[in-house]
Amino acid sequence: MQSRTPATRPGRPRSAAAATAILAATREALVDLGWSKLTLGDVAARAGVAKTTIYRRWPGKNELVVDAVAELFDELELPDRGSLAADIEGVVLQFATILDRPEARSGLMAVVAESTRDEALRERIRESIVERQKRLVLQGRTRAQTRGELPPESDSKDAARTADLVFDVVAGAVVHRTLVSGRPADEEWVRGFTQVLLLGLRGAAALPADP
Amino acid sequence: MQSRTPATRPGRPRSAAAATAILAATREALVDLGWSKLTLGDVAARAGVAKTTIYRRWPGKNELVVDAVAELFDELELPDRGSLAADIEGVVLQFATILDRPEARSGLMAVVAESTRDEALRERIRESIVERQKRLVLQGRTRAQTRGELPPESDSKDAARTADLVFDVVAGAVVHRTLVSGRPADEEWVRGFTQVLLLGLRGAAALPADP
DNA sequence: TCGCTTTCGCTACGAGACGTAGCGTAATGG
DNA sequence: CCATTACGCTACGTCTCGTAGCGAAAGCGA
Repeated sequence: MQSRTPATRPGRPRSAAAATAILAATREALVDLGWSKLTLGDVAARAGVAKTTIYRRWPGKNELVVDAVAELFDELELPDRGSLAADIEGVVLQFATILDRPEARSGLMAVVAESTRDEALRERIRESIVERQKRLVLQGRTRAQTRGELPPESDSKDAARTADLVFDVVAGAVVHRTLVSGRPADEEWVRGFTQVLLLGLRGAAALPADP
Repeated sequence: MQSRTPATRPGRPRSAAAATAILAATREALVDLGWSKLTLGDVAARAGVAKTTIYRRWPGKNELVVDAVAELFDELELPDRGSLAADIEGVVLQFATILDRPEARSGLMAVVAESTRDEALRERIRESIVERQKRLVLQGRTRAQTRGELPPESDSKDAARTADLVFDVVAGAVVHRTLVSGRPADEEWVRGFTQVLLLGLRGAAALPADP
């Protein structure tokens, strides 16, 4: 049951430097060319490796771009600004900043589009990007409960549903604002958005769970 | 100042049937192949036209797909279900139904991804899809104000901002739920989402506009 | 130190899509 | 009937794809 790298195996090990260079080169190519015009030959040239080296490690362009983009979102963190509203505003602004970078914009949307026809790719995205960042929602809620800003959840199943909803609303709204509407998710917008979201959550928590 | 089709011009007119066939064939190809593997040669063959005919009418694959997908969203309408909450739930469910169709899923996200590097394409998307459907938000608000469910807007600039916010939140959340999280935007989810959104909007309307 | 194994860089290849050009024909309006 | 434009068709050079095969390099264990 060891599918990945049986700890130690014979032969020449894969160069870790090559992986770093390839992912960096992929982001660079995304900036210069965008997803559709990005070719693995070009990435190989930028990274200073052979084209075959990339094909030995990644099945194709989609998976490579997912890994290259996923690293961008790892720098997200939940700041402690004293109140839930301020915390949310802080992390949303961080998210918006990342989406301002061209390698994130074109790369992220393109792989999501491709994942609609490729179940394995969608799983890869969920694992390495979506589920990974959902931690921010959970952290924020816990912290707000500690502060007394949100009531402790009564039903754990209901709590999970709410967390999923919050994540979809936050990520979806920011992405739509930035990439579709094409307007900046600046402080003013984020304030208004956070206000609506928070009032909605507090109001829903005060109501009885609908049967 | 007549850039498009000077009313009447000499020569053989473009076949309207060809345009219909090409757009239908494009959606068909999106279902079978997805965006990345869709080729204009294939579309031409399905539509029963020459490849050059497509190139004479559309600059490239991106613009063609935008037009093909835009038609899908024209069937959206705001149902009158008696209350703002029910109206919103109705139109969101319609939107989710459209996003269930594979030609909408892959096509829409792909062109949005491409538009991050092509300003003209983004404008085309905004015109033929986004702005066109924003009418639903405005209709819904007007109707709710007539019913007395929402206060009339005091500041028109503020009202426009709120409408934009609502559109980004609704469209973004549904798209994220459906395409990224990969879970259905079913009745249960839509109820929870609508509840949060409405409570948030009512609460924000009751507060004084922040200076 | 010597094999064994795997990775790496390089070259080359057929397959397929791209976007364009050129041609003869069809369909309009004046 | 003539000018003008759209259409179908064929052909073309160019590019990218993904793979195969080679010799060399870099680890590990005996």
